[in-house]
Amino acid sequence: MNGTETDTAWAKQALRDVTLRATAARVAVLKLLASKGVPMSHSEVVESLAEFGFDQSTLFRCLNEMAHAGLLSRLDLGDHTRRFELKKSSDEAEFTHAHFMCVDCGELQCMDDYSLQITPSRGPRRNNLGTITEIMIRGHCGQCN
Amino acid sequence: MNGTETDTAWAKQALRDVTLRATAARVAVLKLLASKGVPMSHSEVVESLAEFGFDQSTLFRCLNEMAHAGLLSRLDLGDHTRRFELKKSSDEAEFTHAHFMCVDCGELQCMDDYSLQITPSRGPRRNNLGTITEIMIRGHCGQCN
DNA sequence: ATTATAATTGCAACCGGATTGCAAGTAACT
DNA sequence: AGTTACTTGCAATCCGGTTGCAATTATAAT
Repeated sequence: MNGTETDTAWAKQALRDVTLRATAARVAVLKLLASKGVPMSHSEVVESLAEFGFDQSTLFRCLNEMAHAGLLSRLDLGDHTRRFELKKSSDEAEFTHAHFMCVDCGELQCMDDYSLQITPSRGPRRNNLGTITEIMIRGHCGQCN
Repeated sequence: MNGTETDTAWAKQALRDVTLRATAARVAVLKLLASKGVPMSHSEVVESLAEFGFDQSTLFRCLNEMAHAGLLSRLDLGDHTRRFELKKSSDEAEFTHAHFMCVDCGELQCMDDYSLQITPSRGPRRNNLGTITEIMIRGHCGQCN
């Protein structure tokens, strides 16, 4: 939140903590995602970091590597575009919060401030649900009616 | 379920009911989706109807037109592939049931037998949620652990 | 500080799903 | 049967995602 210096140091350390080399591209991605609160798509990241001239494939690989390493989470929100967000260091849990996307305007919203309950109702349960990694809710947002 | 004749007649009528011309491609798509119970992707439809030689763009447009006309529903289940399923004439409701997709094996499951509750928790609510059209839950299914 | 080495990058190309312009073909009304 | 607006087929394009490979570079060892 303060100087770029500190942010950079933090990013480098975060990378080394998961045995990834602290390269310029990865540091930049990490700082970018840390500064924005919202999940970003590959192309949004490419555009946001255009000034540095990283290749799109580099950023693509960075995003996936960092997600695989547990630094980011990969979201498939149902609009055919994968998004990445900084994973809160606190939780190792698979699932944190649901996301809401407006099918009209495309606006994306983290539903931190809602709680979800999933309960089996009557009838024979078919398959065990296993572990949940992501909950995606789509609909028309308040603005779009 | 019985003769092709009857199915064809039904399909043609269903199309005319929503003021779409009853063309060979549309009839074939409608009969296909009616025969299968599962949502199908564009490419699956193309492949299933390969014997008739419809162009992929034709089928693409048919699917979207029929979805737009209310005959089919379009699903974005988070695997970057749009699927279409015959809409049950009964429900006009926006949202019916959630879907669960295993991120490992890709298996798709309709969660008819679960109930969901979404409740705002503490803190200032940001945007109004509006109406929900689709709830998608992803994770590891029982089999895949 | 220099070197060795394995990880990473940039480039260029490719893939599949989605989408479109346009000329030729056809369903449906008269 | 004739007219006309709607559909189709074709070819091309767009975009997100993905890869092989040679050049580059972060890190560990010297």
